[in-house]
Order: sequence, then structure tokens, then C-alpha cells
Amino acid sequence: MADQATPVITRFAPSPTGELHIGGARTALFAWAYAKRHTSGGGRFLLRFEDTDQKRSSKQAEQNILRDLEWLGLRGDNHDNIPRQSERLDLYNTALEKLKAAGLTYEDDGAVRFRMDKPVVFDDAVFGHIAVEEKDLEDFVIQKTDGFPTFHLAVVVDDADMGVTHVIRGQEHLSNTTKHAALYDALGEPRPVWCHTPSIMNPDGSKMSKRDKAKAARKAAKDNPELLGEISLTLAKVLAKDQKIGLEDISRGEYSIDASSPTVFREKLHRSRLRDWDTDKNVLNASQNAIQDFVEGKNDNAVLAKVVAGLLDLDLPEIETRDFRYSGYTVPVLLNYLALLGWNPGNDLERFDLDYLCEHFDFDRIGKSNSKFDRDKLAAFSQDTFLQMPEDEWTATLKDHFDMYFPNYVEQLGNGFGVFAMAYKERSKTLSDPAELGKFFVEAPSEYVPKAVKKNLTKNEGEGLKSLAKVRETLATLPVWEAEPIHASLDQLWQTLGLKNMGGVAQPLRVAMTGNAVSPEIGPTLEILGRDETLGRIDACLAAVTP
RNA sequence: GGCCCCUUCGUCUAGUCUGGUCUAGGACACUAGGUUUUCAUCCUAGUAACACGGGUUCGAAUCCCGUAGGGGUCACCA
Repeated sequence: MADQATPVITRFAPSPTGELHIGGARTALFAWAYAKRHTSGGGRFLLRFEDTDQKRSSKQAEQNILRDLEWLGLRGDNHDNIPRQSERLDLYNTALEKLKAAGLTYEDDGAVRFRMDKPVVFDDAVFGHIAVEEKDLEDFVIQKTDGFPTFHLAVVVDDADMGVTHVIRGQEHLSNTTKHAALYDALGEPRPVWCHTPSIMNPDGSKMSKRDKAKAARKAAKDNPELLGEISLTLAKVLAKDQKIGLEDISRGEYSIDASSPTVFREKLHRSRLRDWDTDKNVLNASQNAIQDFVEGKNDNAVLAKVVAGLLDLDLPEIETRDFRYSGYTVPVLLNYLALLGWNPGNDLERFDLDYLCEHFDFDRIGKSNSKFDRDKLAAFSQDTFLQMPEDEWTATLKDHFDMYFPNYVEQLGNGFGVFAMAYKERSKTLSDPAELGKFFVEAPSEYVPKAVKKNLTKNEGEGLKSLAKVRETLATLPVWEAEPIHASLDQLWQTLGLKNMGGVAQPLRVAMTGNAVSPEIGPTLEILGRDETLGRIDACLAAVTP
């Protein structure tokens, strides 16, 4: 491939109308990887914003998409000067004049249509040879009444202008490709190689779309009709508190009420809910209407979905790139999984890095059928990398994530964060898991799970409670409060007490510390909690549970 | 509905072009057992697929035809 005459140029050309969809991220990855593979021959990966839809495009969306691409490490070689279609109107007009002059167009209600009057044949790198007869082709609009080109004219002109040799995009464009091929020919430009990739679907076979979030939130809302009033009120409070936003901003999805992660946002909502803020009657009415409309399916507003989910403690499905970041997947894991969804190296190798991808990626190993997104497998990949990760790297990675999304843990854990991190290294599938699994570290149990209490404390005439009391005595006088000596003393205690095994002392302790029977190793667990907290929780448990 | 595309374990897939080496391989999930202070990790074993029907052939997951199912598209959205 080094002797290729023209260098490979690929591109990723999103329309800035929302967040970067995970499917878009995969398309970008493929385009990036293909260019990198040919980088020695001058291969380049370019970015472009397709903002010919004036109503739906926004600069904010551009920034968001760029932010996520940057996070993924998929930087365009034209990063410092990314073209926008809205700023290249001259180019399209020139092309349009050329087509007009050739008699290939005609006016229709102020718009301009392109004449499709011969059959089209083209080859796709994935789907193969495609031939469409003239009778199945329709004339299509290339310039809208607002003077903007349509997507079809703009992509072709831009790709030709930017020297794009390989067009890699989702298969929803496969049938558009007849139009594009005809346009290339009419313009006298050489056709690129087209590579259409199959779609990514939900486990139930439906297309993965941001509307799935609204659907999930709507369902939860319908299951909790009694809470709708509360939700509306909270929304009104948030709106009233933040003068900068109005409901119309929310309905346009423009307000960055969701700039924070779901967990942080959830906290914020709950706090607002408990406040005694005055709310304007008009705002309240508007909020009620908005929520009502949302529940009735009159809109799929992402912000409203987030508000509803936040207040109902519901996890929305991950659809966009950012969702996966919030959930605590690392970039290498996400890209590895994404690459494997629709492409494979042809052997049994599944875990590979970007270097490997760039070295081996080619179109002939992209599958033709849609694939379902399997979060279990993604999670397994993720857990596996955590297991392999050097200890300090794991701790640093987790710290970064927690600094951003769970700052209260970092604050409360203090110096114990390192021990906390190690306690969950083998127990986490995502960087957010330790927050969920280790919630008891920042919050004493408010209740005890009956089953755990029975099995570990009250059974056999309160055997566990007795052990727990002994444990308290031992721990109270322990000279050094660190995992090792704590473990050693407990290891000795169960033998002294004549118990079957260490579980005899560890399990009652777990119930006292967590309210349930599950925790990391007991030594580190107690070290993190600290002596005072440990003894306090034992006392609370002994007081709350009777044989 | 027209047109285009797709169809191997529950899921992602290898194998299909160049028919025999496929009693169909791997991974995730699941099940069972073992290690273990719980959970997790780790180890071992297991369940599980060529959509269906016709051909062609000595022989078909692999080639051909049909049927069914799924997806895409049919916008002055991209």
C-alpha cells in the first residue's frame, strides 16, 4: 500500500445536531484507523461539519462532538481548521452552475432538482456490487429554497474538494449512494471507494437511538404516576433558581442542565427537591405541562428524560459516547469493543489495542449484518483490563474518575482512597462501580437486610451477635489500625472463640459495617472506615439487632 | 407497499469467495464443581447455532432457486 498513487484520505462528517452517538464513534474509529493504516503513504483523517440544516445545527453540538472525539483520541488531521458546509456555499454554487449548464437540473417550487435519467452501478467495499435501474431512481433536490445545498450535493462537492478517497459511513446511506455516484459522474469527479457499515442495534433488535432514553424515562414515569407532581415541582424549582434558563431552552435541548454527570445531576435534583424555594406560578404551570407532554409521548426531550430519571433514581441506557464515559468505561476498552462490533481480525483474537487495529484494519473483514450492542461483553472487557492494570495506574485512573463524578467520596475517603481503590480493583466492571458497591464507606447503613441478619447474627441463639461483641473488644484495643494487623487479630480471634472459620467473625462484622453480608476483604474495609466509625457501627448494630 | 441489503450458539463472531480438514472453533452470558472470611477474582467442566424448503454434487454452513424473518431507504434531515 506504500506504493499507492494517491494517498488515502478518509473523513468523519457529523451533522452538529446533538451528542456523538456511539455508532458514530465507531464510524469515526474505522475511518481513523483506515487512514492511520495508510499513514506512511500520506494517509489522512479529516473532520467536517455538515450543518446545512440551519434549524437543527448548533455550535454547541459541534463542541460536544469534538470534545468526545478528543476524549476517544480520534483527532482529525485538520483539527485546527474544520470546515463547515454553511461556510462553503460558493463551492456548492459553482458546482450547481456546472450542473445547470450541463442541463442536468430543473427548478421545482424554488428548489433545484437533479435529473436521474440513467441507471446507476457502483461497488461498495462491504456490500459489494450494487445496481439500480432507472425506473427505481428519482430526481432529487440538490438546492433548497433557502439557498442551501442539500446533504447530497454538499457531501459530494466537499468530499471531492477535500480529496476524500474512501467514504466510510453508516449503511443508512447505502441507498443514497446512487445519488452521490450520479453526482460525481455529472461533476466529472472521480468516485471514491464507498464503505458502508452495518448498524448497531439494541438487544431487542431496535435501532439504538437517543429516543431510547426518553422511552425508558417515560416508562418509569408512567409506573410512578403519584410522583409526577413532585417531578414537575422540582423542575420548576430548578428553573426558578437558575435565571439563565427557561423552559424553551430546555425544550430545544440547548440548555446544558445536563452538563454534569447523571450521578452529580441526580444529587443536585434531590437537593433542589428538598429546598423550600418559591416557584413562580407560570413556571410551575409550564413545568407541569412539559412533564405531562413528555409522559404522553408528545416529545422525547433529552433534558426532561434526565430530570425524570434523576428523580426516580433510574439509570438511562447508554446511547451516546458521553454516556459511556459517565458510566466509567475507559477509552481503550470502549474502542476495543466498538472495533469488534462489526469487524474482527479473522482469528480468535478479541483483546487488542489501537496499534493492532491500525495495523490490521481493512474493509473486507467488516460484517454485513447489524449487530446488537452487548453491554455484558463490554463490561467483561472492562473488568478484564482493570484486572490486568498495574496497581498505581488503577488507583490513578479511578481517582481521576472519582474527582470528576464522585467528589464526595474523594473528600470523605481522604488518605484512604488508595486502599479503597485496591479493595475494588478485582470487583469493578466500570470506574463507577466502586461508588455503587462501596456506598457504605461514605454512608452508614440505615437498615440491615433481614436475611443477612438472620444468617450471620441471630441464628443459633445469637451466636453472631456474641462474636460481634468479642470483635468489638479486640478491635477497640488494637494498637495499630491497619489492614494487616486487623486481619491478623481477627484471624486469631475466630480460632480463640472456637469458630469454624474466619467467616464466624468476618460476616457479623460485614453486616454491622454494610447492612448486608458483602464487602471487600475485611481488613482493608475496616482500615478505610477507621476505628471510630467501625466501633460506632458495631455499637449501632448491637443496639438495633436483638437475638 | 416499491427498491436495496442482511440471516452460523441467547449475544458478538470464525468458517462461505477458493464445497470435503466442521462430529461447526473462540469470546461474552448462563449452568455445575473446586479455591476462598462474604462478594469478586482464579481454576475445571458443561449446555447451546449453520432461518426454512427445494435443487446441483460422491459430498454443502459453504454453490443455485424459492419462502420466511430482520434492517435500510423512498424529505427542500443528514
